[in-house]
Amino acid sequence: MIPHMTASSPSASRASSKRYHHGDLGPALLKAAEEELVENGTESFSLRAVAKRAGVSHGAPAHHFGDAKGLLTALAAIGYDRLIAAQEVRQAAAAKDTTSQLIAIGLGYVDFGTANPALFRLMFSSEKPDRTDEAFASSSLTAFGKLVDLVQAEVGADPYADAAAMKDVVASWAMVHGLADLILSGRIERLMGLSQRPQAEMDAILTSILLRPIQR
Amino acid sequence: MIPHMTASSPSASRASSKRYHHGDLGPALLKAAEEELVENGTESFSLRAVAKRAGVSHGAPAHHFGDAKGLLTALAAIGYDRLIAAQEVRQAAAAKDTTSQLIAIGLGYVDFGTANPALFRLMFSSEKPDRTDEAFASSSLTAFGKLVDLVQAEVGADPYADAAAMKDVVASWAMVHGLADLILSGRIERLMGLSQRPQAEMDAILTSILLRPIQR
DNA sequence: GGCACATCTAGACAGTGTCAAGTTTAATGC
DNA sequence: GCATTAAACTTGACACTGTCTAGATGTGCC
Repeated sequence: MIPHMTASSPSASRASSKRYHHGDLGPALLKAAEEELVENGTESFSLRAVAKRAGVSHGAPAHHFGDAKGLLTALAAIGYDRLIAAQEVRQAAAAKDTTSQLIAIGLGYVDFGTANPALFRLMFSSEKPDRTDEAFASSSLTAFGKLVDLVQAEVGADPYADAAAMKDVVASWAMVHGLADLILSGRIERLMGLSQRPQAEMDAILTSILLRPIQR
Repeated sequence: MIPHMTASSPSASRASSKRYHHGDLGPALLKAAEEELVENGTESFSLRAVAKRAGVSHGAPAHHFGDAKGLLTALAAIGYDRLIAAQEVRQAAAAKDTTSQLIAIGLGYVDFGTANPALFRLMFSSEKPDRTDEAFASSSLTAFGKLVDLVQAEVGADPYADAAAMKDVVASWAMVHGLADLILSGRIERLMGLSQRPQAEMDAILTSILLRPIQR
């Protein structure tokens, strides 16, 4: 036992002080990368700026993520986890019937997009993340699986076996994705002024739109 | 009259030979830029590579488009014109009733996206084009106007005056945009195998999906 | 306590966009 | 027809980028 060491684990000691070994650089780089993404957007993203923000040399990130693609892939995977979390918040607050749950994951999808536009762009409109990466593929499949399962429950057929059910999946996915994309790019704001409406009213509008792909 | 000059206008003479003055550099740069975009994607786009492809020095583009943003803005504006043209092809081939025409511009939207994925990404998922540019704004508004007009004819109310009609516009737009985005990013291919189906069957599937936002 | 290894720094390299200054050609005025 | 002005294009420089290499530094294991 080392007397003067109290509660911190040895590997995560003093992440903020200026030591040669950062101690927790991986997560720190991810945090810095997201901040850079939020401030400068996906397109003028700079790996060196991320390193500078984290207080390390420009070569440091390579040791944890290989290259810029690796870092952005890891960040995109985190984005999917955050998307799923946003959907689960909505699901918990919604009624338990299938339709309400289906709408809930749609509202969660939009919530995530508007709260994390830079991450949304990175995940869905960028070719930088490596889609064959294990963590990325796993998290994105989990998110997609939620949609498939709920559509299956809603229409009573397995989308992978029933073409009509798969069409329902695609229609639902396209609608929520298109809606989120148009909203967070600001193209709907001037048409409907969503941002100045109370949350409940906005939810009602989005709900009525999200219902359309699955109405018969 | 100059004897040895035949049919070519003085300003567009010999665009392909190696003269100091290219003669038609603006359009040539746009063509080269699109080729680069198709081959390398929006993200690793290089202005110097475009100049090299067009056979001019790296500083030449600045004289015609100011900076990289200017060139990509002009290219995106051309993209909108091409989108409108694709929609008009579908409209001409479709029945003249409002619903058929509405579906036609949706199919044209998807046609354009799958035929020009790089341009689609540039126009809708990039922050590089300057959306306040006159040509860009004009062409994009024309495209949007087609949708608004057809929805107005379909539901019998002016979307700018009737909130329900505007919701129909947004729903239709989100659906077609999301559908095109998912298709051209390859995320629907493994679910439905659209590419191996005959055109008519694919059109039927897309039509049934595009109908949903406006069905009552 | 010494040794292997992971972590991080620092310099170099080719490539990028943009700016300023110079060169070549076309257009204009007389 | 000729000089002058304007436009088109080249060239070199600058700060910046991502990645590679070699070297420095600290950590943990035996």
